[in-house]
Formats: sequence, C-alpha cells, structure tokens
Amino acid sequence: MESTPVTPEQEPLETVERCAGADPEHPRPDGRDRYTISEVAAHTGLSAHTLRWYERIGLMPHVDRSHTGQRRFTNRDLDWLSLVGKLRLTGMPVADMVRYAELVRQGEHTFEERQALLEQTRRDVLGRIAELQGTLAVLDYKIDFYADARRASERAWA
Amino acid sequence: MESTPVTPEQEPLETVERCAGADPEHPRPDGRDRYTISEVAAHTGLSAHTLRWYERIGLMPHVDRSHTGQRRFTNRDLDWLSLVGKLRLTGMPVADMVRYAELVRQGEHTFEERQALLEQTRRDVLGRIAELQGTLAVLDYKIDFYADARRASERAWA
DNA sequence: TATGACCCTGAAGTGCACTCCAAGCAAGCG
DNA sequence: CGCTTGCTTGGAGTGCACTTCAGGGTCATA
Repeated sequence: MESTPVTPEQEPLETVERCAGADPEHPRPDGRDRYTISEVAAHTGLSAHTLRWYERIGLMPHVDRSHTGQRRFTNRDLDWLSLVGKLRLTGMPVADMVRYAELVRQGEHTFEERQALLEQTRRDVLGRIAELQGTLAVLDYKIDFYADARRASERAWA
Repeated sequence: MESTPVTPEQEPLETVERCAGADPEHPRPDGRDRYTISEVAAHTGLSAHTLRWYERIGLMPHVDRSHTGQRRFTNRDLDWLSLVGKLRLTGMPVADMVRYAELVRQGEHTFEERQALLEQTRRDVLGRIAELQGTLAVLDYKIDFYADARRASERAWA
C-alpha cells in the first residue's frame, strides 16, 4: 500500500540529469517507477547503507517514502545515481558531488557554476590519465627487464 | 662527522631499480650520496613523516644512519623512492608496494613474482584509464548541455 | 497470526594513507 | 652558555568513504 501518489509535477531536476550515463549492462527492472532500497542497491552496486548515507549527506534529491516511511526510489533517482557513479569514477571527492547536487537543487541559474565544476573535473581526469600513462612507461620498462633477465637465466642453463 | 663509510659492496638491489623513473624535473643535488631526511623530503615531495613511516612499514630497503643515529639517504634510496612514487601514482595500495619491496629484498629468485605483480598493476592501470575515458564521455555530454543551454538563454534576451 | 526477510534510525567503528604530537637529543652560532 | 633549528621515537590523531551495530518497526506468505 503505497500512499503517496506519484506527483506529476516534481521539481525539474533538468532533463540533462536523465539522459547522461545510460547504463546498458544493468537494464532497468521493467516499467516500474518505485523501487525498494535493496532493488536500487542491486541495480547500482552500492550498498543499502551507502544509499542511506548518500541521502543523509545531501547527495540525493529527496527520496520518496511509502506510507510507513520506507524509501521508494524512482527512475529519476536511478538516473541521478548513475551520474553520481560516473562522477565517483572520475575520482571527484564526495564533498564536490554534494556541492554539485546543491547546485542542481538551486535551479537553472546555477548552470554556469555547474559547467565550471564539470570542466574542472574534466581537466583533473585528463591529468590523471596522463599520469597513469606515465606510469605505464615505467611498468613496461621493468616488466621487460624481468622478462629479459628470466630469459637470459634460462638460456644459461641450456 | 659521518661515521659509516660508504660500503662499496651493498646488497645488489638490482640495477633495474636504478634506471627506471629518471626524474628530470627534480635534478639530484650534485655529486653527493648522503642526504638528510629533509633534503630527501624536498627532493621527492614526500614529508619527512612519510619517509619515516615508509621505513617503519618496510617500504624502504634499510636506510643508513650517521654516528648520532640520524638517517642518511643515498642515491640508491632516491632511485627506490622514485620507483615507489610511480607505483603510488598507479594507485597500487601501500601493502602491495611493501610486498614488492619484500620480493626485492629476497633477491633474484623472485623475478617471476615481481614481474607478475607489475603485470597485474599494468592491467589495473589500463582498466582505470578506460574507466576515466568513459567518464570523459559523460562529462563532455553534460558540459555541452550546459554550454548550449546558456547560449540559448542568452539568445532569448537578444 | 506467526515467522522470517526486509527496512528504519543514530551512533560508533573500519581501513587506508598519512599527519601530528610530545619529549628529548644533537649541531651550529653569537 | 643559551638559543634555534633539525633530527629522533612511539603513539595518537585526521580525513575520507564507507560499514557495522544496536535496537527496533514492517511486509509477504504459509
């Protein structure tokens, strides 16, 4: 018995939060729009604990509740979590994601600041990729060294 | 007054630990071979605390001491730290670096395991780069969205 | 209606990689 | 000689991102 009917006019939360990060490997459980916390946990790979914690620290845009107070996540929440998952993969600290969530809550006049935040993140990601590629050079150098040394010592026994 | 003369025959520690990760941006302080902890901190960017901590957890191959018990790092230590720095950039956990350091201490018969460890690290780095590139797609998508939206709203005022 | 799986909360705990602290020794300088 | 600066130690503290706990309430099904 779910008391709260789906309010058709929720705050906008921008279509942009909807379409990015379509996730083909975890197909959304069919046509429903109200998921329990464990369903969302299974879908996102986050633990139920983590989902509650995200909500507490302001990283979720106000999750719906059933008449008895249990969380009921919507498809919009799933979309948001998919974006959060991507931002987490960038290495963005949680505090910055909370900041971004705040900006989204504040409406369209924060577009500029949101864009700036994502552009900074983009630069960080590019830098990190470059760093990692730098480590690959050293890794390859040393892997080759060990491979050569082992080949040489085998030849010595032949 | 440095008591311990530089023992010419130290344990091998393999030439490979010497040559990888030559660091052109922090030129080594000229021809010396005995550095204080703060010199090494300045050179590596690590704090003196961290250098002591590295030693305590077994991530350093036994650092030399002056007659009064102060640490005296050698060029070999600097080389090792430069490698450790690279491994740290890969995201390798400290525990794994300690494992690698143990293998180095144990001598040449651990070449195979060392190679395997670095190859696993290499795979991890490649995976991480792919992840990051995946996030770039989402970032670019959303940055474009905000840029377009802002351009559109500017046009609306014109 | 009873049972077992699921959900709720606030608070405390965990693991990682440092980072800082207190108390003390040692070297160089006026 | 005193002062400052730098080094030593063991142990405690920090920040982050969860994770677990204690002590309950709720839901579906037999």
